[in-house]
Amino acid sequence: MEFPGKAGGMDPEFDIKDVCPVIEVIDRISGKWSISVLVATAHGPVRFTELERQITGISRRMLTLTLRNLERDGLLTRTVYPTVPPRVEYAATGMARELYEHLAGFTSWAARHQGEIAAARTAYDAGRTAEPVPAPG
Amino acid sequence: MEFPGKAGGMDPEFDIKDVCPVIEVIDRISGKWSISVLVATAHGPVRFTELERQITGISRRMLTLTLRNLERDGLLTRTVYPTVPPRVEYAATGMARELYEHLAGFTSWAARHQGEIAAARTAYDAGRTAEPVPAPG
DNA sequence: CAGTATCCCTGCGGATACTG
DNA sequence: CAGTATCCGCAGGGATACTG
Repeated sequence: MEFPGKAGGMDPEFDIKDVCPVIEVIDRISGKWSISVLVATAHGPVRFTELERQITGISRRMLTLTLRNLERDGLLTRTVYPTVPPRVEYAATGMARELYEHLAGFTSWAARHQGEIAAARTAYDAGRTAEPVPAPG
Repeated sequence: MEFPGKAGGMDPEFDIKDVCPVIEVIDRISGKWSISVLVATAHGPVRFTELERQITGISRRMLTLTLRNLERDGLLTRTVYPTVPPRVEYAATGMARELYEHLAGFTSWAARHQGEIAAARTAYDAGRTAEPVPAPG
């Protein structure tokens, strides 16, 4: 997604560059389908068509692109069996499964706060439409 | 980013919906500037212009949009002091700081594996350009 | 100071026909 | 089966002039 390289450093209390690696990670999983593919391959080798079926709504093109990107980053292995018809299997690497574990932390965060977030949204949206007219007369 | 709603469920060993909340989280921080803003506001109230200076490269428009989105999700509070000239301060909520903590896990992951990732990329890219000609003569 | 409004442009992602 | 090639639409994001 091409994030900013740095962001000033006038506050000695924290260095934004400490957080920069996160951006790299987000970059890697920010694609619309990356997480789904990561999840689908985390439990063992999966074939292309199986992924296509399992990940509802993904197009052939995007599946390929997502697969290639993850492979390039070393998160996926691609194994070709030179049979006919061809057989290709994708599997998450150890690194990817580690990443996958970290996702659990976010899942719990989301679960804990989803009500709060929904409420915040409702409140925000309500404020946006109602405030313009505080005193009609 | 509008992610897919679900993705099949033929494998009883895992349910992809367990991971769906992650997508919600990613959605919230997947913007190009969200993380930078989150980081910049995590340590206390910050003013608009200060953010603009601190986050190198961000445009006025994107800063505003990012701020509004985070505020809408309840991750940021916006406090207006009706002085002249106006003074507005943004601060991360508890929920946001919790999220911020989780980022640390990813940071360590990225730090541990950045060499491995770089190597994987180099290898992948090298393979892409060299393979077409395995035996010149 | 703290935004909003406007214009433009790039690249992600969707659909699908074609191929080794 | 497992892709690649091609075309296209749209939303995210950049730049900047204007305003309460």
